[in-house]
Amino acid sequence: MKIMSVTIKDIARVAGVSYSTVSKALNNSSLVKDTTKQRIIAIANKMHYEPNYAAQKLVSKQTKIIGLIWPTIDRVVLSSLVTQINKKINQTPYSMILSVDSVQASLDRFKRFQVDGIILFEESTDTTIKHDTIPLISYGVSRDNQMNYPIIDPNHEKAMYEAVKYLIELGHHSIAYIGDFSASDPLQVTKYHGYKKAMQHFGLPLDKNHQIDTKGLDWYNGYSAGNKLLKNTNLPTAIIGGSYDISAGVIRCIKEEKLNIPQDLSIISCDNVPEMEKLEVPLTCIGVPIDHLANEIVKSMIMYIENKELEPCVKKMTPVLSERNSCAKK
Amino acid sequence: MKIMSVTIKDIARVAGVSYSTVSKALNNSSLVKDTTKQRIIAIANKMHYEPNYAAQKLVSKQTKIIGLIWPTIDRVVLSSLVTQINKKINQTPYSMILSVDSVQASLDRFKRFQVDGIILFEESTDTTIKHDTIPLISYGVSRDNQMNYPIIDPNHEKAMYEAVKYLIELGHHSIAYIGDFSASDPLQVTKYHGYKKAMQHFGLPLDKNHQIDTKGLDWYNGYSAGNKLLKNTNLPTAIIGGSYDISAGVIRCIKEEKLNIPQDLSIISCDNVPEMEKLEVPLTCIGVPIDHLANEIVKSMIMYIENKELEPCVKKMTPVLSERNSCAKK
DNA sequence: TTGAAAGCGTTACCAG
DNA sequence: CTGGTAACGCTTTCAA
Repeated sequence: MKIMSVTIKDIARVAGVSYSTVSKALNNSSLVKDTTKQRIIAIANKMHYEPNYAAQKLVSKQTKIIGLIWPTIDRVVLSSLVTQINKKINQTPYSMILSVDSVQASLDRFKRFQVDGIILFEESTDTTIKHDTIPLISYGVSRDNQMNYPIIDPNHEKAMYEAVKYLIELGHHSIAYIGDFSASDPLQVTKYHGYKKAMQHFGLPLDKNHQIDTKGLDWYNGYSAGNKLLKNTNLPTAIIGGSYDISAGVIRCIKEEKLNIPQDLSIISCDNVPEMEKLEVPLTCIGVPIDHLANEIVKSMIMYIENKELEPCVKKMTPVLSERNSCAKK
Repeated sequence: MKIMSVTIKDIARVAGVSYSTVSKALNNSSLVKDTTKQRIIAIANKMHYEPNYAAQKLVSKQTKIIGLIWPTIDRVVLSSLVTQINKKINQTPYSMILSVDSVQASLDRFKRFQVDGIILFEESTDTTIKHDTIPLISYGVSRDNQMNYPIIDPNHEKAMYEAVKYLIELGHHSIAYIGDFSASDPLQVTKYHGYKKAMQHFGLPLDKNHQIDTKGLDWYNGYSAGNKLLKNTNLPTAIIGGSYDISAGVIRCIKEEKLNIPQDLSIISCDNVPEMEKLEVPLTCIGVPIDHLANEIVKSMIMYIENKELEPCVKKMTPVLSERNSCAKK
């Protein structure tokens, strides 16, 4: 029970022309007389012709599709970025598909599909990515060793520097960090690293009790870690939250301790997403705005695709501080 | 500067055989001597060969790819389902790609890719879907009018019935519902509808003050709505939470009111996801377990693809009650 | 057990 | 302007 669909040959037969003429007519080529063109198009419509994309792709080598590899969709933080990237891509002649598998499996699949370009959300540095042929750019942390594709880096180290600087300018000297220290996610590692580096840079002491490992990125992880921090006899005057969800949890436990934000305790969060505004306490945050990120990623991707000259480079983005009402002068 | 990828001809050249032999070897045909087969496969691996889907499709009419349409990835609840479905599909000869666009745009894209089948997460009933040729099944609510493809229905109405029944058996008579009433999402509407229907069925009064519209599906929506409910002079003895995040927010505000779960107030949540266990208070919940859902969806999809005989039907799934410690006898 | 060749539905080139 | 024909990368006969 195979249903054969209409091909250009069928149309050619009906129209009484060669199938190459049909092809040209359907592609609106100027090499076909206008009257025959119209006639052929009319016939094609009447026969409900639909081009076979497999065949088209086979010869034209272009799919106008960009593949995005997103190994763990559970990381909610990124879904907002994915949505933005998709929007941007749709403003171009390209469109996007997603693969939620392991990096290598996704890479293989996209290669078979012959997508025109690949965007990779890199969530671990363990695996060496062997990409050939297809233009690939990665969103993540630059690693200085073997780097054979361009990287868009949200520059969390710089963000942490700015956060610490901002708090110091407000008069804070005791600044805590609550975030995920787990070594597997390079983005999280960089935040923690950046915090410590900034503190040292400004000559502030690194108090072990003021560095809390959430061991996860969920709301509740932030909440628990916050409780641990507030048990200290010597409280910090400001807290840096490692991510949106973590900060949300921290807010909660601060309020439970009957402390006021920002009068008793200032808090600033990593990641610059609009949702920060809608939290229980609207949060000052530091990070590259999602749409800057999406813009840069899509722009680079398409440039890379269209003139394959883009050489492996690291584009470090510029974090922006979005002030709300969660930090006060000390 | 076009970089061609490896084809069977390249492999043939290296292996010193004809390319038709390579094709057979790679498809594990019995028409090739085992030793040459192994040799060819080894070479193919070394050369990082990946078959070209377009070419395969052109001749064999199959891509072994299933497309999943997921219009709004922000709905976190579903990401867990997507992950499960992906896992299941990977246990078959098929694999999965995702499109996060509007239904129609996604449909077009998948058609272009000639995927073998399409799974649709339907999040609104406004648009009429015109699908042709490609097998399509939908996850969502059955609508009785024009239905031209199979639907997997999580049966929230039944779930609500079971929830109410369960609470009544524990001795509750004053049961509140906190959920999203917004008419745009059919899944949410069904929950609310099912609650009301069940209450009436068991002859329980429907108190307007015990039906709170969260106007959203986020944690904070649940939190606010919970506060509104607890302002009542006449408190319910049990609450049904409309979704995972909503229930999480409700828990929070119950605790802030210094009420104990389940001694002072019982709570049960819609949606049966493993994460319920890890909440501040592990939650009893009612719903079709995620992996039942994933199993059914993938099974039906593949059956549909392989013998196109599956007629438009609605498969209503069976909700399961997962008991934890959030409901007590009254 | 292997190879040659036809064909899948297009596009693109070159003659006419 | 139009038609013929060679690709594209693969599977599948049919011969050898």
